[in-house]
Amino acid sequence: MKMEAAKKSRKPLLAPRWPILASNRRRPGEVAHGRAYEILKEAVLAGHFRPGEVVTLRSLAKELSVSEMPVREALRRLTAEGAFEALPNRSARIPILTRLQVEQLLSLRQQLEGQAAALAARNITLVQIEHLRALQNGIEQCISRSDARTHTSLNMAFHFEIYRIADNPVLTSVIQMLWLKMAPLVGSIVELLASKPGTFKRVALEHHERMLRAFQSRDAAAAEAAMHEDLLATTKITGYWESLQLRAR
Amino acid sequence: MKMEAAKKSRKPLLAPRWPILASNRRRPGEVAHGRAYEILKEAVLAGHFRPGEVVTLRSLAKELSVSEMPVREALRRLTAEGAFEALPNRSARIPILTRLQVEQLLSLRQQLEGQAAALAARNITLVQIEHLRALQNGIEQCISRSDARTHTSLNMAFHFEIYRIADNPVLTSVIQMLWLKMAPLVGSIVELLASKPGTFKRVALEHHERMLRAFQSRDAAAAEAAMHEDLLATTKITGYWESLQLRAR
DNA sequence: GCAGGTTGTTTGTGATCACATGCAAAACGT
DNA sequence: ACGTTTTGCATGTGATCACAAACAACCTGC
Repeated sequence: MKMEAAKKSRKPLLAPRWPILASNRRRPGEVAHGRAYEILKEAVLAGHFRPGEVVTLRSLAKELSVSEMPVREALRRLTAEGAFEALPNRSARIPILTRLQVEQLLSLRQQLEGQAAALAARNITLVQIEHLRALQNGIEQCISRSDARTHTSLNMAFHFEIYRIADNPVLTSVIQMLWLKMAPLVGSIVELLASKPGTFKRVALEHHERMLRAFQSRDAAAAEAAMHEDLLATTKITGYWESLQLRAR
Repeated sequence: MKMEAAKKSRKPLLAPRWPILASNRRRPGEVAHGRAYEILKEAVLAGHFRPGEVVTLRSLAKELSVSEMPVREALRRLTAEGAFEALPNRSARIPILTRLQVEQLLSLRQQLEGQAAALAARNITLVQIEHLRALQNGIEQCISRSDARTHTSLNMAFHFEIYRIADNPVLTSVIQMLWLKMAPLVGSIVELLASKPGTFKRVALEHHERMLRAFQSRDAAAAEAAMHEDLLATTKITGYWESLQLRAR
């Protein structure tokens, strides 16, 4: 009942966490907890949360303009998928990944996303290649104007378009879970890409180009190899970021 | 306000779904939705639900002697992990797997559990081999007395002990999700094993023996191959079960 | 000064209720 | 009789509230 002005000690976010809260009204046939899930998942995958950041039901409910019940269910679901982790305190936070965990995650991703790329190479059609090419052009433009955030977003779209083409729902759902588990790193990667323009970006472009060529020639093995290389680049980036972290201490 | 006696039209379950509802009282530091999750997961993995069976919050809450709130959260979590699926009606049911889905699941399981076996072969200690040997002896006894249910349970314990030894939490969590997604088949497999004694059991034993020998000689490749064979046997069983299904029409 | 207890606040949890939706059986009109 | 409408029930959803656990700040007593 005392201090009222000093209570607003919210951390300054890297970016508006929920862009427009698109079309604030609930469309028919939609449920609030489903909306909360989508919005939170989007925010997590975009790296809008910092590793170790704890979220509370009441604050999220207030920010999303719903009661805490839908938030509770969305958070439970995202925790099951690895986007958050349950603390012994019973609250939820963004996981702080260890070096070992990141290595295990990337190793699995190489294996599974490589296979998805191989499957996609067998199924892909010309219009789908065109679509991927358009996304890749968008990524190049992001590099030109140093838009690390959109770059990351389009890169994700590029990858998931491939997994959609692979047409293996089981495989895709596992891959999606691995992306959610890696999400705590996204924010740092975006910052790194923004601060070191051109260092890592060209190699990522190169791997996507190799993948597109493999798709055009329906070469499953080459597509798999290109995907492996692309994720190896991610491994290098996270390794470099870790050395930055160490240097910062 | 009318019929009271005729309301109890509950289906006769294959077996008591929640064994003893072990120690009905809640231990300190435990939460109700966590307990509901564990109990439901156990029941699903044991095959106590039929494919396509829909569950309602109120009935589950009544059976578990809690309010529907913890059940809601447990169900949301299990749905995220693939043990249940969300219907457009917004209710939850046990998934009805298609042939294609089963093939994709088993293919992934071969890949991932094979890798887990290879990892375990590098880490395993003598006492852990002894532990696996004890589980295997238990499985043999189950075959002698035609106890298909315990056999299935011990088989799961055997496999998950290997994944624990592999010491790769990320890999293990993905594998656990795949087991949950395959759970709808477990009931049918148990019935099949019980009705056809000795047909498939010996081959499963054989693969476990091969795996144990590979562990003793720390042969990662051999362990991986044995795991592949073991899951290939599962593939054959489900294929045989499907032909039974078709014949029954 | 400092260990240990106390109090107040924050936050997750579980129960209950009002409401909307979906579904199915009954009622109705043709 | 048959297709359509209505009614009633079953069920998921979301909001609100009381409570307990966890945490932090404060206070007390040595």
